Amino acid sequence: MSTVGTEKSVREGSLEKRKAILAAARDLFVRQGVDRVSMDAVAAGAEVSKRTVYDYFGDKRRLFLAILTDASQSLMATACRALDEHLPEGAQITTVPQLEKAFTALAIDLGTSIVGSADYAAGFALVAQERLRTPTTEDDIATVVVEEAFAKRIADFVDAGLLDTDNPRLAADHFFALTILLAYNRQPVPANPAPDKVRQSMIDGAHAFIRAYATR
Amino acid sequence: MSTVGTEKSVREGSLEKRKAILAAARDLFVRQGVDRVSMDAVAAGAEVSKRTVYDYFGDKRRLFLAILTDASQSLMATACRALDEHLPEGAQITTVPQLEKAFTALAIDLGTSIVGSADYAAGFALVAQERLRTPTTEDDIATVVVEEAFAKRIADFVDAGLLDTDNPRLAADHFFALTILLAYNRQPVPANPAPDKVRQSMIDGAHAFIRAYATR
DNA sequence: CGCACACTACACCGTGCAGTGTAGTAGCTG
DNA sequence: CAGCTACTACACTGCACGGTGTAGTGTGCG
Repeated sequence: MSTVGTEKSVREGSLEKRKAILAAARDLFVRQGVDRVSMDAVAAGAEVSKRTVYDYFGDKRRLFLAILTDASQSLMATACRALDEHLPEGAQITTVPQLEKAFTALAIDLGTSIVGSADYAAGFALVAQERLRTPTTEDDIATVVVEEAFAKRIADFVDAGLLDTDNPRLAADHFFALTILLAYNRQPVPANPAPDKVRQSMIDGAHAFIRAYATR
Repeated sequence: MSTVGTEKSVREGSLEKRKAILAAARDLFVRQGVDRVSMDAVAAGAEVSKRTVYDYFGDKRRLFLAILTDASQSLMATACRALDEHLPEGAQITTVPQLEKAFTALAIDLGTSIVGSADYAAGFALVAQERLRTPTTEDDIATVVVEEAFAKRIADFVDAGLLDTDNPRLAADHFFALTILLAYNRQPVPANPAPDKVRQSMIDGAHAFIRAYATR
């Protein structure tokens, strides 16, 4: 029912099931919290025997960590793609309105990715959940890399005379705060999407950012 | 050792213990997550017998809710006080620099309140934890009221020609996002305070807000 | 004194769950 | 066919924890 093989029938095992387990566990963990989800529930959700879950991941903790790195990578990929798509290296952007347009598009892209896919929200929510609990907090999601890259672009626009700041990293933080962070804070659960509201949040946030940081 | 009676010895019971239990439970819940804290641990933390905890609150869930409303009220009070202190009704504020100064002071006040007291962070963290799990989500912290009040002040400044927006509520959201939300997101656990960093975050956030929303 | 009250210490129950061990099955390969 | 791999179904252990019941202790009060 679930495992519609993209490959015909060669090897629907292993990777396929691994993915299913990760997805099921991620959804359950995000929705109910790690502690309240039993491994039986995970197994049931993935339509897999509990024993298989343990054979694959060995441990609830390790399953959780696998989800975390999975979500982290997925998030990174999405964010980097969006960055390259909307703010490519070869900058044809020469005016502030063009810049606002690009930033808005970027924000909307990221925002809808959050709402649409559970991966990002999962990363956020799970890290938030676990950041409190695990003393070993170097499993943190690598938002930093993306933010650094984004800060780099901002620095470029500063050099180009479109933006005005002596602290691009801070500007990047403010952009994320005004868009994704705010939207996420308004609606952490990716259940009721309300994509229009998210979209509007992104437009507003990008606009505020431009007003704050554009040269005048 | 702990119960140093502010009143000499009249009645150190009841309310005193209730407070102790709430405080201990709040700290533990925030730091480790509700599910991972046993009622025995709460009792031990409050230096009280487990039975007393149950006699007072009846239930883990109800104890949790008590903490939530407690933190919510405390937060509300703090925020309203800060609002009235830094942006009083009788507005002697007539220039944008004055406004920035007031907003910065407000942000710093709120920010340090977050870091200093566990109540606010508790509210944030616990709501975040539970928002995912409980389907009955009307135990939400009443940030709304504060934000409405703040939006009202912003609207006044718009009328006074100092700020420029047709959506004060959104502006209020952006202010919170740039200051508290960002700071909180950078450091959710109120363990390592780093008050200087928080202070700087607040200054930067308020500055960005003014740049975005001040008339020009 | 006895009574009530607030509280503690402690034993106790039931349950849910992480994690394991094992027997059995289906499919592939030689 | 045997043998291997991947997996399932299921039974089972041990433990932690929520919640309760109770006997005992100290304190104030009539």
